[in-house]
Parts: sequence; C-alpha cells; structure tokens
Amino acid sequence: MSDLLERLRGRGWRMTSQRRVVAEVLDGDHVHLTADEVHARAAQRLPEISRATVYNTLGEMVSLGEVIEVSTDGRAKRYDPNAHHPHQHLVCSSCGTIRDVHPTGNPLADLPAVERFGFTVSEAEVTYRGLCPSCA
Amino acid sequence: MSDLLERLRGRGWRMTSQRRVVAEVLDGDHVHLTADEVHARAAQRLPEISRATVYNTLGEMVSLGEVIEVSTDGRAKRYDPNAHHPHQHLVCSSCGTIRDVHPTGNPLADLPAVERFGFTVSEAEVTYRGLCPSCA
DNA sequence: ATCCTACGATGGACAGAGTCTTAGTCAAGA
DNA sequence: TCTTGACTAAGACTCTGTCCATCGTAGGAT
Repeated sequence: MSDLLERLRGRGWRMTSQRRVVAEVLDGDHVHLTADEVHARAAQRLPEISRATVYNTLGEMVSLGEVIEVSTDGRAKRYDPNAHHPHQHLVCSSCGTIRDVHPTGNPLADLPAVERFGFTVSEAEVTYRGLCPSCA
Repeated sequence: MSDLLERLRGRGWRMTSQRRVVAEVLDGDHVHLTADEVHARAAQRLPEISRATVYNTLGEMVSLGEVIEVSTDGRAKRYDPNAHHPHQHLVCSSCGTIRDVHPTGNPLADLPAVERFGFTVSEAEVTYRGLCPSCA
C-alpha cells in the first residue's frame, strides 16, 4: 500500500521534503494518526518541521481526496490514507484502537423517505464500537 | 417530552438550582446543543452559573445514561436528551442542523465476523449527511 | 547551470473547547 | 437546627487547531 506518495506526485503536487516526509509517515494500512502524532513521527526524520506545515499538508491531502479525516472520539481528528476503498471504522471503546472495516449492505437504503425531513442525503458514515481482544 | 428533569429526580440525583436549570434548558425533541449553548441559555435564568458547572452537569447526565453525547463535526460536542429511544443522526453538511432519525435494519448485523478482528462489537453509530431543504 | 518568483514553510500569537484546582456554599439527612 | 459531604464559582491551564507575517526554495524560464 505504499502509494500515497505516488498518488500525490501523479497529481502534479509540488513536492518538498516536508510534504514527502508527512506522506511517508502517514502511509500504510489501518493507519489513523492524529496531526500531533504525524508531527512527532515526521520530526524524527526532519526535526525542524513545524506544526503549521503538518496541519497545512494534511489539510491539502484531504482536499485532494487522497486522505480521509476521521473523528471518532470528539478529541483530535485522525487521518486515514486509505481514501480509495470505501470503508467504515471499528473503534475500541477502551483503548481507542481503530480498524478499517467493510460492512455488507448499504445504510443509505435503510433511511426511509419520511425520515429524511426533505434533506438530500448523500452519505452514511458508520462507527462500530466495542472492545478489542486486548481490552476485553 | 419534558421529562428529563423527572427522570433525573427519579434516580435520586441530588438537585440544585444549577442542575435543574441545565436539565430544563436541555429538554425537548431534536435538541442538540453544545455545552456553550447550554451555558448561554442557562445563564439567562441563572446568571452566575459557571461553565465548569455546566460541563460537570452534562458529564454526569451522560454517565447516568440520561443524555447522549454527539460529535458530528469534530468541533464542539453536542448533547441530546433523547436517550431512551435508540436513533441515529442526520446532519446538514452546510449549516450543521441535526435531526434524529430512525433507520430500518440493524447495522450491527451487517458486520461479518471476519471483519470484527476479534472485537466484541456492541454498538453501531450511523451519521447520515446531506443538505437540508434550506441549504439545497 | 543559474536566476526568478510564486508557492510553501516557519514560528509565534491567537482562539475554541474542555479540564482541573481550590476555596467557599448548600441540600438533605440526623 | 446542625453537620457534612457533595456541589459550585472563578479562573488558570491544556489540548487542538488556525492565522499571519516573514523567510526559504522548487521548478520553470533563460
């Protein structure tokens, strides 16, 4: 899955050492880092990288549609590089671990017209909660 | 639906003027106020009520299971007094309006065992997004 | 290869949301 | 009524995120 960097290059995104390091740090499966975690890991490779740059870079990746923003706990947002395979999230209520999951069925179809209040509904986001094997 | 206060009294919850005002302000249908909004409204009736008290009180109502915490936008958490009728939320992507909705089906059943990663899954929270009539 | 310049990076101030601490107050049982 | 443990006020503090002015540099033009 090490292709976030390639996807970004392929879009003609201006490359800098900071942007490269952020993309490298964020790449992978089941990766859901907070901005501060990204900053900490990026700073191991490029110590002078600033927080603002990490926020800017993450924000652009989200705008480009190459990274998804996830907020499962009302605290810091998390960033998920797995943007091209639709999925939902399974969160451990105790330790906060997050896994990408792929439920069957389509939740959008489960919302009857009378329950839509005239909205144009375009998306359904599902968060499953429970205890992970280590916390159970 | 004016029964949040009754439910709390019925649990032997120690009653104070601050707690009563918070409960009164939060009661109703399709109510999803932020802590600051609750504080502002409570302060109209009880001007010296402090932010910390509002946070404490809301936190206790959530612990008691009489109020639900909702975070739909990664910004301030919202508080929903409709805790005894399971429901999901429909959010306007433009103005942030929230409605309580009741989808058919059970999203928990849509998560196959192989997608559970050994978790004990207990809950599925669905957020529908779209545009409300005024914003469309 | 070197120069330009628009775009990106930096660091610090600022803002919003929420928590914690400490001293003082009060609801409710004896 | 008295007592006391639980509750509240006020503000400092933390965490997350944004904004701004200034400096630096990637990459096209020459």
